[in-house]
Amino acid sequence: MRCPCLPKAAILILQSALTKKLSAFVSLMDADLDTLVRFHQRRRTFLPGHELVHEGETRQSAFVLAEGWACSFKMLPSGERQIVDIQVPGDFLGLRSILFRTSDHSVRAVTRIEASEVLSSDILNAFSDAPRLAAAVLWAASRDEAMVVEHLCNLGRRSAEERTAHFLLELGARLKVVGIGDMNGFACPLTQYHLADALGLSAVHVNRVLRRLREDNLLMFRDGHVSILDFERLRDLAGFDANYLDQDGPLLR
Amino acid sequence: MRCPCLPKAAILILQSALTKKLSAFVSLMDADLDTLVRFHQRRRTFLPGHELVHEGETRQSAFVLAEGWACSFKMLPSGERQIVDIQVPGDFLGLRSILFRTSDHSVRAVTRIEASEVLSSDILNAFSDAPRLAAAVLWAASRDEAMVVEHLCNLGRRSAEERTAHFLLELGARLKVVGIGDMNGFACPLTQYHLADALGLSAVHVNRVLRRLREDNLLMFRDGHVSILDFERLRDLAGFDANYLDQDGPLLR
DNA sequence: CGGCCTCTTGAGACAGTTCAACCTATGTGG
DNA sequence: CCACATAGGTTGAACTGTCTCAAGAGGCCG
Repeated sequence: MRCPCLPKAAILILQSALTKKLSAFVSLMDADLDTLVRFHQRRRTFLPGHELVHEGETRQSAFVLAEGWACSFKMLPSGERQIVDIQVPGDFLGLRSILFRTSDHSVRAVTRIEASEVLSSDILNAFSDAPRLAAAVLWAASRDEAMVVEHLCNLGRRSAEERTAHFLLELGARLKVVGIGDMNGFACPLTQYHLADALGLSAVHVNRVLRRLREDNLLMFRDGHVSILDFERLRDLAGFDANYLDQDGPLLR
Repeated sequence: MRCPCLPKAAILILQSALTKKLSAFVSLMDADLDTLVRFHQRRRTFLPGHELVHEGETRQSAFVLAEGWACSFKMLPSGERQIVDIQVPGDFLGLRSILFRTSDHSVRAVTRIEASEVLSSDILNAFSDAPRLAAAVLWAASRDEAMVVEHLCNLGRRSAEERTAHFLLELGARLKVVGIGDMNGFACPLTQYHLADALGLSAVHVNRVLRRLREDNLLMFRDGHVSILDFERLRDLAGFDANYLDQDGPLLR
């Protein structure tokens, strides 16, 4: 794919989840790939539960998630938590908070994760140095927002079963783009409490919903693994239309 | 503020809602203001109910709303509607869909509106011609996303009354920035059906909730006007913290 | 005048919550 | 190696917030 004189680390980055994901939008050129390599300096490891971005604090960094899962959430005055989205490899963490004085949400590691810190200057420089990459980053941000919008529809207008099915189908589709999991399922480190906070349900009810989906031979959520047993029926139940993920082949060639 | 030899139309734009809103983030320079004037060419009028952006269609334009109210929404397979956000003067319409092949949502005029069509090239050129303005546009986009995230929390974790109160307080805060309405209330062309579709409730229940808020002397929603009767108690009830609107004075001077 | 849209209220149904108990696996300190 | 604690998951029973269906009232417009 590229000249073999590149350092090994750079070669790895060319296979990174972020590269895979952005390639679903633009065909990246050499200048873009060089900039991507720069994005992956400052690599860090965080333990499960570590909070990378804090709601209400200023000057937060953004990260690119390379390995592991994270979740972004808000705490309400009542002490309840609303998970806004789950992040998987290739996703940005805290991208929106770069332009804000104070971050409007928190991000926490679900598993042990590896993430590269991205400075706002990295992103801003990309606009002049690697405009195609910059467009791809804006596309990724738009896609994140489209997912939040879809989650909004989930909470506002779908029943508990539809929601749960929709959420897991979306997760499966996102993981496939970065080469994790397939049509039959994926490894999933989330607990039923995570699902509850993402879906606006109680953990008890999530448990019952998962049981029903299992008994109907639609889907199994068990032992850290999601098995899609009947994709078509599940898709119809959830009203899942992957269009909003906008990932069917590069737009800019 | 500026040289008096500018055409009258340009002067008007300097007082436009968009300018007011962006000024809450950056102090705009001459180059920025010139670009803003360019944003306001191609002005159009639309009647109530007109759909400016269509979900699932390609090559959609974006608009800047100058007068009147609009709403962005998604239709679900079941035929139900989820309103994602309400747009008031100064807001962008369909900004996110510029980078997408197909728009992931629709936008419809609530009242008769005036809006200026903005081409994606206008925005992209701004990155080189008026970088401060470009930053302000990105800030506005981030703020829109922060609002969607807050709506998500609303639907996921707040009761019907908290939601309704929160939604109307947010609307009031946004309108104040662009010089419409004040602490005591604002003119509001939304129907209870709009509220229902925005809040994920049935119209019948919205009606009951509004009645209770009125009986508790908290808020009146009546005859196209919202009156805030007791801001403090309302804010406490809703758990409303305007931080996510990030609008307390210019950041970049 | 009739038709439509918005708002209002009541009664009954149901989806999802809360509380409480119990189970299993995993980890920890004595 | 046992005693205990903790985290995640499972199930039942009672409760409640919100929905659905139904009916009617007022305003506006062709």
